[in-house]
Amino acid sequence: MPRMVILDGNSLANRAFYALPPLTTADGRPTNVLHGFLTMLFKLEQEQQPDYWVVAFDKTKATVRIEQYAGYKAQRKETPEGLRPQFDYLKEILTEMDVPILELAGYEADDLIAAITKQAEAQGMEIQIYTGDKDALQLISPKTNVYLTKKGISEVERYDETALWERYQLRPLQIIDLKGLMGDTSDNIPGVPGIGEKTALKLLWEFGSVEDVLANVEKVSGKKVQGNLKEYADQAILSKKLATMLTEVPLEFSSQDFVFRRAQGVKVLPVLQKYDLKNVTRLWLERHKDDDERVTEPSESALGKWPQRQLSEEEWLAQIKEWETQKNPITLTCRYEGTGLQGGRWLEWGVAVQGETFSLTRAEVSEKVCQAWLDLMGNEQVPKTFADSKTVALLLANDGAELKGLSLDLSLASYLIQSSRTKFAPLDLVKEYFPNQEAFESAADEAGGLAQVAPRFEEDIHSLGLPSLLHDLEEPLSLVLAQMERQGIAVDSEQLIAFGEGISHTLKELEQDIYGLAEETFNINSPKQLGTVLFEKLGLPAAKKTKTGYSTDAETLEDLRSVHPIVAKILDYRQLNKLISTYVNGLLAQAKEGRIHTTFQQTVTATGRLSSTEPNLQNIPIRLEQGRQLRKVFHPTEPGWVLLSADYSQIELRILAHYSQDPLLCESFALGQDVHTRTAAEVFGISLDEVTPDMRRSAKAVNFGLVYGLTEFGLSRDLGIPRKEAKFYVEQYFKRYSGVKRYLEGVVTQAKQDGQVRTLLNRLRRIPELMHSNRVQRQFGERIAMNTPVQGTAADIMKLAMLKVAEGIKPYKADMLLQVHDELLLQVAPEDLESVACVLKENMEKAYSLSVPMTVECKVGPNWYDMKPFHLKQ
DNA sequence: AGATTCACG
DNA sequence: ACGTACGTGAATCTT
Repeated sequence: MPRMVILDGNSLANRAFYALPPLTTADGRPTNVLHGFLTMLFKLEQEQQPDYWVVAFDKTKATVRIEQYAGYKAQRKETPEGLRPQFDYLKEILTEMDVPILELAGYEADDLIAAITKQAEAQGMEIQIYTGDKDALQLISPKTNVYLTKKGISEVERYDETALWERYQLRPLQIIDLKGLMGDTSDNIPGVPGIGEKTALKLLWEFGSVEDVLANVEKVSGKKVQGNLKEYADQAILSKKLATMLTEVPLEFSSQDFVFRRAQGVKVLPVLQKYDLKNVTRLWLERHKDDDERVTEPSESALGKWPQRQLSEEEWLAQIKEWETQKNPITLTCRYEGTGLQGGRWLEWGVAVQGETFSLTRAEVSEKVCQAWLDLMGNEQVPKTFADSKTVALLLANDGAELKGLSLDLSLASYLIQSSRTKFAPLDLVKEYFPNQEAFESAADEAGGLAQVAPRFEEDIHSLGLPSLLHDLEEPLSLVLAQMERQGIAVDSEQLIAFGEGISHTLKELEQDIYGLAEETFNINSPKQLGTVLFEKLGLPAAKKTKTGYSTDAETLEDLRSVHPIVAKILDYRQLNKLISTYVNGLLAQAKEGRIHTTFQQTVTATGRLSSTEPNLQNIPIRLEQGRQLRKVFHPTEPGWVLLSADYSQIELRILAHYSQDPLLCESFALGQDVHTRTAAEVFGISLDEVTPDMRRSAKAVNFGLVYGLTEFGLSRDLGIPRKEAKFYVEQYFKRYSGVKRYLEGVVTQAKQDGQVRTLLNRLRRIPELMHSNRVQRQFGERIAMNTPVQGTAADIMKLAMLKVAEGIKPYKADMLLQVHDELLLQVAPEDLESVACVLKENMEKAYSLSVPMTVECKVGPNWYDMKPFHLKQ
């Protein structure tokens, strides 16, 4: 007898979701259902060897049953946030595996299962139903068995007529009567109040069915039960109707639709890898190790290789002209020489256009072809796709050429889709959609590969609502960043050396003093040796510990200052040593021809901020005077020009005000008040002029902490006050600023539902930590959820401002040099200072309109240290 | 490669 | 009873 296996997709997915720990992919997409379901599926396939099989899913938009009883499922819980997306993933995988899926608008899996069962029985099949839902027991017949999941998901219990009788002493159809009487909270079937499973069973054993019970209601023992049965007779009948699985589904299926087919192993691997399903992949490979790859149908998920054409000198010129006229999108990769980008030189271009690829090698073509090529790169009308447009822009700039017509940057696209990604080389980008792809042999192949994934990236960008963020913000910004990097900032190496020599001198003295006080020489830079000296030899009280031993960080040492004179020396040593090694030596090593060119990373941070490397010019000392002096070595590159800086005042708190619409916070900014003083007044319940500097300091720390996801611990540590006091501040704050509290709670709730948060410009960050079983991890996720929209929106706004400023200063003698998160640094010719400062301030303040005003403060000076406030004339 | 420390917003 | 403020990069020591 042919055997058909029917799986209740919804029920099993639900069981898997609750039975398994919250597993996720590396980027945080939930996958526990996939593991559970597929493991069970493999086991079942092996043990039962079905001839036919199918997985049924709900398509619940408008259920037939809703018309019958308005309350039906009305109270059913929303699908949990971690489960919902997994249905789509699961269907995607099942489709790849050639496992038939059945769903029908307006019907639940239950009803489809009942209908298929009936038809399969008529065709003389043996039927096995796999589900976690006891409702299905009503379908049991001599030909049909039901397999109910026991704890977990891959363990099942088989029910045939005999087993059902042994368990409940009921016949299959009486399951409907059972539900009619006892109801089902999960399906919101009401049943009869006061009747649970035990009473219902007793009644059915005695009378047989709901109708029989009601007909003989006077004979029912128990006053209360009898009363309820009388009162809720209609409800009992209705409940029975609701519990009945519909077999009347307007769908004819041929058994051919459900034939068991064994998908070829390799075809399924990419999708399993896409969801990081390591165990499932292992199981799959085990089962399919004998598959013959040679007979595998050409897989949709393998990257095709586009043919490469070799062009002669004349053909190149003609081809480039053709591309200029046709304006078809072209995809490019670039091989280049040189470390980094300063002076880097392109060697070869891989080109993919319309299903063909080309390779243009500098050494093999004439100067004329090169020039034609550079013109093509500068042709705004020809749309171009790159893996990394900033690098390309810099390489072209080194040839005196410009990059125009940038239509898609795949690294930026990939970053916006998945900000946690770390690798953006062309091969990594291709592997995103074709995990099996091997290294490309040529630049041409590489371009061909990129051209084939480009549409996939665009689809994902589109479906996540990111096209504008990508095309209108990040992509144009990459070209602005390229200009800034290329421009560089001037540093006076001799001044830097002199600065270092002064410090070195003090450092040597400190070193000797420390050795003297310790009565031995040791490596002060080694936390391990330092810990031994301080806490063992000198017997100082050890407060904190790290994973590996004593903690010797500044915070710990600060508390020991008064205990031993060596401590202060060590703190000084550390500070100066940092200046020497990271800044003096670090910057000297990077200075070329009097300039430093940082690299702005646009695809690194989780929040959308930029970062700066080799060297990092976003963390040049400023807080302590000694370090701040270092800023004197940063000058304009042009003689006579000045540095002009502009920084956003309280941008993150303003964004918090905008998001939360808290009346007090909004008012504070609308009135142009000092926000920390106002906060202090609110928290301490006093007037603005009664606020002491210490109160303001506390309020400032609260405001600071808010943006990070305020904790009592963090605040108490920051202010050096007891937890209790910190708790008081937090409570008082949220009492007064209840809108902020409501907003922050709302963000976390929403984030838990979506598994992600977004900024004002729609930038997305997934937060897998929110679903961790570990409480500490989860709370971390909650703080990320509170911080990211604020920090990320600030980053969005600054990026927007940079685009406008870059455009606005074009008529003037001015260059943008650096961005330090909420500050821009420019160099300007003195005659254009007033105009440029105006452009700068205006564009930053009006970059994006919030419900509170944005203010920007400008400073000007001959170097990055001596910056004085600059006020516009009007 | 990972941990520690410290510079910035 | 836990173990915490958010986001980075560089230098250094240790394994």
